[in-house]
Amino acid sequence: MAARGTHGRRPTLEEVAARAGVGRGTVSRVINGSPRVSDRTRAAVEEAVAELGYVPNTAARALAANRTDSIAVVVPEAESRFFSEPYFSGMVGGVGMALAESNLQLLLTFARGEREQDRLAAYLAAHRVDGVLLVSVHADDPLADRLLQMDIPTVISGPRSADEPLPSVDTDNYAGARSAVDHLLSRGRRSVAIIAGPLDVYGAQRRLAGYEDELAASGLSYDEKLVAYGDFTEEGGRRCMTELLERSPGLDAVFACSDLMASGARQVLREAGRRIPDDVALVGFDDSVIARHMEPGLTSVRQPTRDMGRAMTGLLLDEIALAAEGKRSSARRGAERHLVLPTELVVRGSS
Amino acid sequence: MAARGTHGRRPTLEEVAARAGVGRGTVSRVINGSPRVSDRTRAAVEEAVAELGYVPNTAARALAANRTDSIAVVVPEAESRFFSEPYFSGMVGGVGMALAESNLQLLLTFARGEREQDRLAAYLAAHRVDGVLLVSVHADDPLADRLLQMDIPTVISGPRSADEPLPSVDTDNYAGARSAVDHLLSRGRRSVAIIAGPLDVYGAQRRLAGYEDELAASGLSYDEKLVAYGDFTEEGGRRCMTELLERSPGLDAVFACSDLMASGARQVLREAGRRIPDDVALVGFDDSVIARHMEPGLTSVRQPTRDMGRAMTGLLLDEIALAAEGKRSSARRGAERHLVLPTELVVRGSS
DNA sequence: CAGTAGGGTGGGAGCGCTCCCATCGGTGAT
DNA sequence: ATCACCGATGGGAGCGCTCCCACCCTACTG
Repeated sequence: MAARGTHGRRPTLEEVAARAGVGRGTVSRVINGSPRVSDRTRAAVEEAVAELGYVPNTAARALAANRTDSIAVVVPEAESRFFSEPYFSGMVGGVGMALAESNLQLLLTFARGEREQDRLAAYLAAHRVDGVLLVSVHADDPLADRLLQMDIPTVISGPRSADEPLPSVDTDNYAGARSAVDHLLSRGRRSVAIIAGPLDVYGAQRRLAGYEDELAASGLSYDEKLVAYGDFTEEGGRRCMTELLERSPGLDAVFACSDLMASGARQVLREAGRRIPDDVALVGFDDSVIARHMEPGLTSVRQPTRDMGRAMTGLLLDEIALAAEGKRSSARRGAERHLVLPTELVVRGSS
Repeated sequence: MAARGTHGRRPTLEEVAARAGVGRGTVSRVINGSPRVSDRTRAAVEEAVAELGYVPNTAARALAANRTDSIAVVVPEAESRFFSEPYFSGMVGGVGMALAESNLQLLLTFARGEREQDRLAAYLAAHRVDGVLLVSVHADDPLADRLLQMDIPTVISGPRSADEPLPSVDTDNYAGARSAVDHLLSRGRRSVAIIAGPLDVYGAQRRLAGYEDELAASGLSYDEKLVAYGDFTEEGGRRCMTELLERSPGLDAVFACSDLMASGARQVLREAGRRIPDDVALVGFDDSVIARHMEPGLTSVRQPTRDMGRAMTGLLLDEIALAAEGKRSSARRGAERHLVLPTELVVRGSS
């Protein structure tokens, strides 16, 4: 438990006011950039602020103004996954970038497990942030609904379903998957397997749908022997690849819905004596560090994670402003509350 | 800019007190776990808290108590590096773990560039955290000294020099380097090159020292043609390896002071037609994702990053407690303020 | 020249909590 | 029975800020 801080007392508004020979209200106006202050007064105050090295006490401000000037990025995952996936890092980078222009602070929070989630919910309820960015959400995630219910401005990084009530930003998983499959087909592959993600993640559903539709568009029939369901982990990729080789030994291409799963698949393919890309072409999703360092380089679908982070931040700031005016965000038109950003196929040696 | 929050008003201490038929002070005591409350009263208060769904307002608490119950992890790096290195993820994981037992919140902050650092310093000065964990510090980092000067409890993740004034936690870079070199020598290598890190990082100095001493201990003389200085990046590793091959074409082993540099070195070795490990053995430092996915797997010196994070948190909590009592931390004995944790060599196919 | 806008300003009233002092019984000692 | 004492409790006094109302003075208007 923390105790009383003792780093030397800092000057208060009152002291600045005294020094500048004005009232508290005036100093507050200057600090907050109100236009209703004469230039002379403003200059005097600014000088006093500089001389005293005044920095507003945020706790006092938060208490009086009922806002915190900070937003939280909530990751309902263990940190390990968070750090191993470039998806998150790009996202957080984009958020940071977007925030740099405002004077909001970024708070990064993890919530692995139920107990942690409760703690976090209490924390958020304690009114410590103005808004929340929820990243990587599963369909049955209770936190999203709790936030919605508590009426805390929130944006999520991928809709949980087609009719997501919360504003969201997502990549075009469907088109990304189609481009990957199209690429494989255009390379002459005819038996394209997929290692799908867990279907309680909406984005995983969309990728699978893209795979199916692209095959259909090319006149190839959907063969469920070519479909395996992983969990986005390397181990899952290994398991799926083993299954697929057993069921469809004749496959000549694999589209793994995450780079980590692709990496697992690669190991199994190697052990089975299949050469990449000669015997089997491999494509991943995410374009992570792993993709670049794999042997051979892994062709992968890149998501514009930085832009996503930035877009989410923009939406959230809107939400917060709306909340301030007392309007519920549901008053807004749906379309502009759900952004979908394009993907890009990065071709490397594996296909 | 954020605006006034409007999520429905939450109950206050006063309301809980009224409901429980007691005074404000008593409720406060219960909330904060003071022993000076009778069991009957405590039960009544707890019931009222539950019924009203009371959650203390942290801003008010921070203002009144002059503490925030949160600490910041400050990373003076761009996020990209932060996320690509497992060093950080383990660290943050350890901190999170240590914090789970207390009721402190974790704040993650980046400060790339001077302007950001100023902003951050102001933020910290605004008294928004009880303490700071400074990760990855260069010798000339101004932030560390500023924190010291502002008298804000701080712990850093690697001393900047041998007489670091701030409490610190570090890995045994020296011993780690020695174990890497010892391993190479025991495998019969006789011409071991090193790709060192930037010498303004204390840890990089220690690794170089370990390399030199281990060679000396084995009766091998130090040959400066076998030493190149990188910057911990992949590109730097490439450059260094190129240099080394030019200067010492006969080398049969390379100790790279980071996995990323090892990866760069590997590329150059490949292009030069040297087989790993047959012609040249390669060892890295960090044991990152890259090490596991390299072809062949990279032998690497692992740091106990999780434990480091935990240890740093422990030291910081002590610091905060001391500050609360008004004592300066310098009053403590030096030894227990500088922890050094052991490394472990993970052997893979590259050596 | 009185009358009326305003822009500019000062400062009271909180925001919800912690701290601490005063108070109130009850207990054991004298 | 009297008194000192202690645990349990109530509530005043802020913490440093924002909000907002009242006020002042200058600059027009009619």
